[in-house]
Amino acid sequence: MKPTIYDIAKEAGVSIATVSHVINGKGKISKERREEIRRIMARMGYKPSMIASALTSKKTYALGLLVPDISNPFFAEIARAVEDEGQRYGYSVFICSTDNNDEKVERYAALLQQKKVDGVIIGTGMKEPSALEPLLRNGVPTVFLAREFPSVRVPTVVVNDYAGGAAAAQHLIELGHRRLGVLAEQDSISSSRERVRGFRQTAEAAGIWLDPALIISSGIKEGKVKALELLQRENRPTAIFCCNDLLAIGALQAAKGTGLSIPYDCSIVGFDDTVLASVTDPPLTTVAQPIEQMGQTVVQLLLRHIGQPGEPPERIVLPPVLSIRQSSSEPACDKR
Amino acid sequence: MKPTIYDIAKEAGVSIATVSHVINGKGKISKERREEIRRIMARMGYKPSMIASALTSKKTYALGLLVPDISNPFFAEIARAVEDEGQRYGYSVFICSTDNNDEKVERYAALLQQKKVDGVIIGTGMKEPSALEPLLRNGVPTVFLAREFPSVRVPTVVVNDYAGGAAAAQHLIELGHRRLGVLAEQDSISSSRERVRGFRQTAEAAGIWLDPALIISSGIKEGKVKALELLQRENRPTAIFCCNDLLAIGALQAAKGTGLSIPYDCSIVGFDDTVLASVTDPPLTTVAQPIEQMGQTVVQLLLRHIGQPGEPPERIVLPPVLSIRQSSSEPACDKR
DNA sequence: CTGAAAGCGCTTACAG
DNA sequence: CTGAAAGCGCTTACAG
Repeated sequence: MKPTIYDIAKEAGVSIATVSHVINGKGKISKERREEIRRIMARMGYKPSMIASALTSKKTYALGLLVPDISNPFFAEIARAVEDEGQRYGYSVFICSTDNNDEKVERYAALLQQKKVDGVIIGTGMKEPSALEPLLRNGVPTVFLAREFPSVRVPTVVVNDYAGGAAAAQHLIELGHRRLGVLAEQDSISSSRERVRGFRQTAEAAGIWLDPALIISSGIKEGKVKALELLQRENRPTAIFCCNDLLAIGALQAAKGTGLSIPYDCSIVGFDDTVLASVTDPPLTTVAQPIEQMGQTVVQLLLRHIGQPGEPPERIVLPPVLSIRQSSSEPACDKR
Repeated sequence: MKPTIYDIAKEAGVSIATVSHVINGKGKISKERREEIRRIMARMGYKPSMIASALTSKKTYALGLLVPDISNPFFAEIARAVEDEGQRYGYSVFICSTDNNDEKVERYAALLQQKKVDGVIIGTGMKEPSALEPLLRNGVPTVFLAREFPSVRVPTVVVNDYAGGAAAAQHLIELGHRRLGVLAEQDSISSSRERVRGFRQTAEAAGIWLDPALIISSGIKEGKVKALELLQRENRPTAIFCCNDLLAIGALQAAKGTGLSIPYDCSIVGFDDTVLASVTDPPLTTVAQPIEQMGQTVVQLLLRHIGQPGEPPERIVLPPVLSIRQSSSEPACDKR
């Protein structure tokens, strides 16, 4: 059978406390004993059970990561960054795809609490933050990533979505666009609301009124259909700002489907700058989120929060950067 | 403090054994007692600690998923399927990105063993399967997904990579191509070897000799550079078969970079059919893997294996399907 | 520098 | 139908 700490202790002729001490580098053990015990552990292929140690020490070295969908490239890239940064500090991560569905959020929240994870990163939207109750009630250290619920006071890492939306508007306005459409995410998603707000205010500051009929919310699946609606308006927009790259791709496809040429007939700007943005036709102008930095920062923030739960929650804002490719140009230009 | 099973037992005036029984639906408990206890658990917000139960029952309800990179869309989609299917049976999944690096594989293998996961899915390549020793030596139920190591006898789910490579060759030959190039993955990846083998044998059966100079291995990062090498050969291929979509995209970009037009000047066929394939310019002809089915099947296989460890290892082969889009056409045709 | 002992929060024979 | 008790494999004061 697999050896336990008892087997090692017996083999070494010491108590399990001593073995535990050398495992954890605690207490004072004479150098010889320590190395002797190390050798025995290696020889017997002994690795301490993290389940047993978790039961006493209250540390599982596991984190939960809630995202809408791990197969969405943006969140897959976030997950990789979180995994790597967690790994640096000895933490593993459970993936939890919620589809932005409150029930799934709540189920995962309860599950992670039962699994006694050391902390949870919430990168998913939801209608009611009460879905997080199982976590918050039980004092599981929790941080938000790229999402905010002002009613919940937890540490947060966001990108400046407002500034991102503003940058998109600025770019389009400078190109000469005046009739602007928006393809937003569901209204329950705070980051999307902020992006639209930044876009709108910047447009209005430039004297451009956003026609409410040209602002449409859409789930990722219906992006193409919703974009089609926009493009078939009698007075269709000359540019569309999409709140994520997947929606922008839907718009790209809808445009091609109706025989429009991008950016000639309509400029399209996305958000996120996932791997997708560089492979589309044409490559997508998009507001880049600093994905790797977000993942690293949120893990560090969470670990700090685990270490000192009392502190007032930090809020870290990361800047987005407009990445200009070929899906945007002057309206009805002929630069093809 | 958070209630434990003792608090519930005390409140209900029963023993902890009885509470445990109602939690697990075991033993015979009178209906009234059971419901009384249920009510108390709900009222006190009690959820059993899975750490404590794991220590006795030996079931953690956690699985490990080793992939090269969770941010690679193919594996992200696999992960989602695995997560969902695991969830159906009460399992959570740890993500483990290995970069196909033996050291990382071994580190994760040891870690997952220490975390006492109930099973592990290996969807990553590696040079030496001995990197899996920490798992195999300790009898952690393990299955392979889309990878094979004949020397290791574990249950496996693969797609018929040979047939996939063959289908790609067939398609290109039927279009009239005679000078074929291949962009393969590292040689340590069995699935890639099989794809190339199927491609080559089908070509040879049609009397077409593959020039070894036109078969290049490439990591994902260098795909573009390696594709460029192919395209700059004096006698460049009229078609390139790429062993995954990411490589195909590299080839697409390399071709565009050198002023070639796809598929006019060169046809490109990928493998995987991730979300990427439908957004490229032109959309990618690619060999589709049944990703969702792969994820579901491998989880079921693993759970069966956990249930009856003694059985001889099953090997399940899923069929790929060629998905024809616009990156392939007759050589030097002018269908644009 | 080292060990005896209690305890983490459960499950599981076993006895009644 | 229900409970007393042992045990899972560790960590952690505490004593010496």
